[in-house]
Formats: sequence, structure tokens, C-alpha cells
Amino acid sequence: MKKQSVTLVQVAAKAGVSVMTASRAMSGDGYVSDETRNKVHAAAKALGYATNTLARVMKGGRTNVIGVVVNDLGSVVVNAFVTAMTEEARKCEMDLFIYNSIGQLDEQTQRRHSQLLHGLWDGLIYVLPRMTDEYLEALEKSDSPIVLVNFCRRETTLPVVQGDNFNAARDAVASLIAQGHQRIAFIKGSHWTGQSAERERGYRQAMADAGLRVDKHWVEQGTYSEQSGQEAGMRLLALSPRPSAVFAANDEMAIGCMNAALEQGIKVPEELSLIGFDDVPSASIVRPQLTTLRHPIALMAQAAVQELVRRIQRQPGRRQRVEFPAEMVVRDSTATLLATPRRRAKKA
Amino acid sequence: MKKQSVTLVQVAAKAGVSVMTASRAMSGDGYVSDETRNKVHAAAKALGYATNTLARVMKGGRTNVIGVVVNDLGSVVVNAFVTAMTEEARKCEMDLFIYNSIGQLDEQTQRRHSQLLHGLWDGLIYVLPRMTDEYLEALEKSDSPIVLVNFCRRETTLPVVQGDNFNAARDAVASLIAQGHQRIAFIKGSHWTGQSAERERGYRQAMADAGLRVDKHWVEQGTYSEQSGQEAGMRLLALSPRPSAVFAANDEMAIGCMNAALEQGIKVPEELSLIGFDDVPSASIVRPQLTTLRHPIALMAQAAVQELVRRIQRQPGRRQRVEFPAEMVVRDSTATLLATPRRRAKKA
DNA sequence: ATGAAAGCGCTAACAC
DNA sequence: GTGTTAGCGCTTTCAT
Repeated sequence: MKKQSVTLVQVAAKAGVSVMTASRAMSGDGYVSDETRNKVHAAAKALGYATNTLARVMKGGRTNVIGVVVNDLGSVVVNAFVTAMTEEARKCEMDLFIYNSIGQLDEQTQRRHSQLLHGLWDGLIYVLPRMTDEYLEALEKSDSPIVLVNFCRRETTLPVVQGDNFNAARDAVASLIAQGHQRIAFIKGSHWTGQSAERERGYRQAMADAGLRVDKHWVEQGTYSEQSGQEAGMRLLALSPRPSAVFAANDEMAIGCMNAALEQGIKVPEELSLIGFDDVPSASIVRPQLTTLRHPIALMAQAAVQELVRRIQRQPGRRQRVEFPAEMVVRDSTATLLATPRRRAKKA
Repeated sequence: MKKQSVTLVQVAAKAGVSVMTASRAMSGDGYVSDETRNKVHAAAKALGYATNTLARVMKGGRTNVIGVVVNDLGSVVVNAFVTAMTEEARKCEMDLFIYNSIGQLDEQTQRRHSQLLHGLWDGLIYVLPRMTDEYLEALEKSDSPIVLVNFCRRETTLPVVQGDNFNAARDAVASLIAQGHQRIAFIKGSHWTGQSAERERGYRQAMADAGLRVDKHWVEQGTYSEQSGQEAGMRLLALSPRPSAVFAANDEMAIGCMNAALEQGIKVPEELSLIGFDDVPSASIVRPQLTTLRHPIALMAQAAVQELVRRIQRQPGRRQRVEFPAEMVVRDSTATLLATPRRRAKKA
């Protein structure tokens, strides 16, 4: 720490009081006469004194800092969460640091974190976490305040704030069915957070509710990337008869699928309806604009920060798992299926 | 800090040595017999010991943490920088935390930071910083390692890593002139980092080099937002004669301008050529795809981290200001001006 | 090669 | 109201 420039000792000396009195005057709790307080404040200002947070932490104090751990800050959704959380944290008079853990959270990284971060944060929020079960278990045992956002891969004792993927997906697919679609495909994303699985569950539920069979070729595995969506799209569009609608686990894959369709001269939405998830900016830039589903990110971010703050302050936490309904954004990539063109698409 | 679970004291006790020996064994410097070291390591592992970074810092040690301060994490460019820096930091065996200071850095926030961060970071990188002169001066006086990225609003004694805005802008505008354009407009961005001013300087230089006059109505003030670009575009396209090309200080504004043109039925690039800056993802999604300029973000991020690490290790820093050439990405929003349609655009 | 003591800057707990 | 004592977990002396 290279000898902090100005310490409480100097402030106290300048103000002609004891260190403890200076401490009380600065922190605001404990009895200090107005006169003394003013003297101390004046001295502190004159010297340009700044509290050494580390030293305070060493004594068990709060830092008023929230840590947010993400796996992929480049993701638009993650980014939106982080930004909204930063604003909400500020409202709670807290600061917020972001740790971009590229890749999976395993025991190794866990070590580093608990070492490095222990004591630095008052609490931690994991946004769309990709973590091993071991890591999660370690977190569950920890006694420091933690909140998970959009994690539903498995049950946990930690508080979770999440968007409703199942119902959103079911309703979206139901709306396709209502438009006359029967051969509806689904492109999965990575399994990390469990969101893709929930969306798939919603998809299957809607199909089942309508008494429609799900052909095993209609469910493709992607990786949330546009590229993977395009590849999955190629495979789906090569089927005969081909699906008349595709629901992708996120917008990027839906856009990739759209590109695959356009490449083959298949018109969207006339010949192929598409629905994505997340409502990223690109969704309203591509033509046709993408119909999609959207979590209320700002609300969720607020809820997560507030829940964390509550736990930091040892107030009774709210419910253990809070779920927010998603919203469907209908744009131009979905249309009623007029006639069912039973032509066999044989072209490569 | 709520009583750290396992401390060196316990490890030492378990290994049957003194705390100091345990410390030496863990940190690796100082003489410790192999046997003792092994005993200590075993004990540490068994107990799940993790060094308390804070305590170490209190004694003047390094944290191996780099802090990155940004003003707007939502910006695609900022985000790309941060991601690249995180990767580079990891290569240097450092961790990297991000602080998203929404809005301007002034004396108030400066206080908080120097307080909170002092001792926590080994060094700080400011990416596209928006700071008051007072803040910058405080930074210049500080003796902790600091690197600025893409800041050129004014001279500074701090090391700066930046992209070459002037030459990039000049060459881009020169290429428009080579395509026959003469009435070329420029849309400025916010003044924070000074990058817009440099791009404007390049624009004016290219015009002057070609002996072209810059009509004062051709230079519009925007705010880097798509909305502001659209508004500036409306004003520019209402001029008579109207500009045949627009160079915007960033892609978002160029896209806004493109939308303004499309709304008025002005064809891009046939009737209006457009060049942006940054090469954000949207630039290749819009139709026509946007011609733009791009800083080598990954290289710059690496340079910034490496320079910072050098200064942290008290190695002789390299040059005080490093500039990277930008690259022009020619897409479909620019075209040769065939005939100069001198028709008066009178429609509102 | 190992250990003992001192102290980084701050604040809870107790005096006065 | 204010001062004194002690100690957070670690590492830098200095001694052994």
C-alpha cells in the first residue's frame, strides 16, 4: 500500500484530538461535540484525507461495494443487466465492480475469488452464471450474501432472480400454432444456465397442448452464436417436409437461421416464421425485424440488487426465488401460415 | 471482514511451525527447508487456506489486480476494449475489475475512487475517459500506475494508448473526394475524449488538401447516438444543394443519418455516401452495409495492459504516447459520384 | 533456516 | 464527550 499519504493519525494530530475521536468524527457514529467534529472535518479537508477502506475492512466493516460476476461481458443481455445493476446500486449508495470471468467458473477460479474478494465485497451477484456443481455447492456453503440471476439449471438454496422462460416459450410457440404452424422446430442454446432447457420445455409443452408431435429432427443443438444458428438452420431447412416455423433459444441464433433461409431463397416470414429470445438491438435492425421475447431486465436488475442489499443488511430476505414474466415483441418475422406448401425442398 | 475462516496462524499451528515460517513457505521467498515447506503446504491444503489479500496489501504488497474505469460500459467499443484487456491481463497473471462510472468523472467521484481503490489495484486503466480537467490533474499528480486509452482531448503527462483518428479521418474523406464528392458533411460527436475533434481535424485537412471549402452548415453537432445522427442528417439533407456525402464521427450517427435519408427517399449510396467510425456490429447488419473505420482494439488493449504492467513493475515505461493506425472497412454505403444532381431538394 | 516482535490504518470495547 | 487499549492477518525487520 506504499504508505498511504494521509492517515487518520495526521488528521487527529492536526485537529489536536485523539485518533479515536477523529475516527468518530469522520464516520459519524458515536458522540462527538459539534465543535470537535468541525475541527476534525476541517483538518481532514485541509490534508486531503481519504479513508483507507482496506484498513476498515480489516476490522470487519462494510465496504459498500457489490461485486458482479459475469462469464461473458460481451453478451448484450449480460451487459444490460450490469448497467442496470450499476444504476440501482448507486441508488442504494453502493458501488459496484464487475469481474468478467471468461469461461466457466470452476474450483480454480473459485479459489482466486474467495481469496481476492473475501472482505472486499459486501455481497456478490452472479449474472447468467456458468459454474460447475462444485462451485455452486461452495457458494451455497458460504455465509456471505449472494444472489443468482437467471440461473435455473438446478435447484439451489441461494436466492435467485429469474425471468420466466417456460411460460414465455410456451406462449410464443402457442402463438405460432394459432397461426396455423404445425411443424415447428427449436434450436437449443448452451446448457450453462438452464435457460435453454426451460425454453425447450415451454416449446414441448405448447406442442403437447396442441396435440402436435415433435419430430426429433426438429430439435437442433446450437451454442447461442449466430453461426451456430445458421448451421442449425441449414440442417432444419434441408428437412423434407421442412418446418414452417423455428423458435430459437436466442435472437442471434434466430438471425443466423434467418440468414440460412435467405441464402436458400426461402422467404421470411411467408415461408418460414421465426421467433428469437432476448430482444437484442440486432433484432430490430435485421430485415425482416425479428419477433422475439424479452425479460424485464431493468426490473430484474433492481430486484437482484435490492435482495442482495437486504441480505447484506441482515434484513429478512424476500422469497428465495423470484420470477419475472417475459414480454413478447411481435415484429415481422412471424406470419400466419396460409397454405401448407407440401412441395419437397430437394435443392441442396 | 467477519473473521476469515482459515488464517496463516492456523496453518502454522497445524504444520507445527511459526507463523513467519508458514508465511515464507506460502509466499515462496526467504529460506525455508523443503521439508518445512512441504509440511506447510500440506497443512494449508488440508485446511483450505487462502491468503488474505487485504492483509497483504496493508503491508504494502501487490494485489495483482488491474482496475479498468469506463464511463459507459454499454458502448460496444468500450466493451470490446474491456474484454480484450481482461484476456491480456490474464496472460500477465493479473486479475481485472471493471468500474462503470456512469457519467463524468469529477472531483466527487475521484474522491470515492482514490479512497476505495487506493491499495486495491496495482494500477488503473481509463478507457475512453470522460473526466474534468481537475480530475485529470489529480491523476497526473498521483504516483500510482495509470494508463489512458483513447484520450486526446488535451495533452497529459500520463501514458496514453490511442488510435489514430486524424489520419484515418483524413484518408476516409480523401477517398470520398477521390470518388468525386465535393459537398461532404461531418457530424461531430461529444467532446469528452477529444476523438471527435481529431476526426473533424482530419476531415477539414482532407478538404483543405483538395482545395475544397467547408460550408459551415456542413458541420453538425451530434452526441454519438443514432437519434442525434438522424436529427443531424435531417438538417443536412434539407440543405440546398445538399451534401453528397456524410462522414459521421461514429457508426451509430452514420446509421441514424442513413435512416434519415431512407425516410426521405434518398438512396444510399447512389445519392448519398456515408462513412462511419468504429465498425460496430450494427454496421454490417444495416442495409446497405456501412463503410467505416476501425481501431485495432485488441492490439491497443494489449498495449495498454502491457504498459501498465511495466509501470507496476517499475520497469522503464515505453513511449509516453503510443498511436495505432486505423483501418478502413469499405462496404456498400459509399459510391462514386456519377453526375452531380443539381436539383433543389425543396420538400420538407 | 527459523522465530519473535513490531506495526500497516482503522475501529470495537472499554475506561475516564 | 473523549481517550486508551487491543487487535484484524499479514509481512518486514532483527535476532537466534
